[in-house]
Amino acid sequence: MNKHRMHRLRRDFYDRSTLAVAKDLLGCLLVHEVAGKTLVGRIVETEAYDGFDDRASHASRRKTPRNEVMFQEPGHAYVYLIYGMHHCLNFVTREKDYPAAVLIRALEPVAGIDVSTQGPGRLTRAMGIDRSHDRVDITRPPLYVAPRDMGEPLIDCSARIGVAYAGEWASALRRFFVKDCSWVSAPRSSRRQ
DNA sequence: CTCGGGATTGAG
DNA sequence: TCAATCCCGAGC
Repeated sequence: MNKHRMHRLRRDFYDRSTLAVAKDLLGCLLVHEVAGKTLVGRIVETEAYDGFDDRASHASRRKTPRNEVMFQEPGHAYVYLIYGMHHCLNFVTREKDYPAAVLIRALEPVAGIDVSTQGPGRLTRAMGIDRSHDRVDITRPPLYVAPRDMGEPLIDCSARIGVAYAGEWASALRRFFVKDCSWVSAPRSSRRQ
């Protein structure tokens, strides 16, 4: 796993429909080379945040210092601190000046991981990701995504988690996850919508 | 400058 | 069911 540098997704993968990227990331491997180790987790749950209108998106208002990278070129990380204690990892999608990103919500541990990777806050802790990774290029080491090493998984979808404030956007089916996968996060087990 | 709140989590 | 915890961003 560490001997050969893994093949990795290129920028054009992220320069597409945010929903397509969110689905196509499922099954891919998130890789972080840090402190002489290679941490690897399979992406099993994502959420799409796309455009100016989506009230659940940080970019729905306008460009601000925090969300500015969402308006940048695809293939970069958007990492922010939530609730004063947890980091959330997103991948920027779509062309420059169009705000969009995919939130990574859960991983299946593959290598070098010894704590839970279920949930956006837990997976950043497990992968050693924090605000120092905000804006980094995710098409090359130390942080990148390797393509699926398996067939296309069966994909299920639901409303996004924790965005009840977003009005009609709260119920949009923009959360994607591997069907029947036990590594998918289950906050408050299927909360009502 | 002040202040309300959050793309969450773990404890009680 | 709720507190932790702090940065962000809206409004004055």
